[in-house]
Amino acid sequence: MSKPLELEDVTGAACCAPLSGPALGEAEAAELAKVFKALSDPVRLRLLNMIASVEGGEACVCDLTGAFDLTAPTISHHLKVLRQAGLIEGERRGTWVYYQVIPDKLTRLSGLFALPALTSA
Amino acid sequence: MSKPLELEDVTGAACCAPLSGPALGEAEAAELAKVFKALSDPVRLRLLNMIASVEGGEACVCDLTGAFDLTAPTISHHLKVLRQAGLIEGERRGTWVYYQVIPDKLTRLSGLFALPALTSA
DNA sequence: TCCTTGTTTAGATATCCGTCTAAGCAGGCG
DNA sequence: CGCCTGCTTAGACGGATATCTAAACAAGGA
Repeated sequence: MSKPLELEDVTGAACCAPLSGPALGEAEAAELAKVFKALSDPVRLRLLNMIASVEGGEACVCDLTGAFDLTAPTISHHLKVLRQAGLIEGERRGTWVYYQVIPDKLTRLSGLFALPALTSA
Repeated sequence: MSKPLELEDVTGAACCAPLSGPALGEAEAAELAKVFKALSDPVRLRLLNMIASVEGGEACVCDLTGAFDLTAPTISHHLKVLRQAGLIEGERRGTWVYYQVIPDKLTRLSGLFALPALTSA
């Protein structure tokens, strides 16, 4: 079957309540930690940036690979990590594979760091 | 006055432009990666959550320590990592040490994940 | 069928990280 | 003045995990 690049998203319910909100359970904290671990690498950060900023919302792996002094398998590995974190999604179209960010995920992460309006000093 | 817990903030200019914005340089990516590395541990995530959600904006280390099955030095270590990432700030007041988040930092992280109005058409 | 592109697996190496114990420093109190 | 508590620092150990190279596999197109 030509199912592209499916991969279990290790990121479940985490990343919804803001950090300044209710207490984070151990499980949720562990989930979130995985996402941040995926982001804790310069190459992956740049890959995500490239994918997110590409016009049309899609980036071809062939372009991404050229931007680094790394072998294709290594880039592929990093993309896989980002995929497992639920940050990006890949799709094969013909010969090439295209990646795009998962906006919902980014938006939720954004909300995670949101602070409530300062109630007092 | 009181000499709190100064520590070089390894986090410079990074974390301002959204991921979907202009290309991330290697240096910036490395900086950002450090911040996310600090966040890639469940204990630290929970510590940050506790500090951020405490009423009054300040959390006493003595309270934080009790919430985990870890020794005081270990907690202190994690707090140091968060401090180095520029996420929190500590201050000694009398016998105890109090920590608080650095709102500006969180806000910038929030902006990092912000997406522009969907440009794809 | 063969070639190109990209992913996956395997494995070896290296590195990093979290945790602990022990010791040091700061401040308050009897 | 000396002790006692609270937090941090220093150092080390064990374990886990990431990284790369190399080779095989999968999917399409000519």
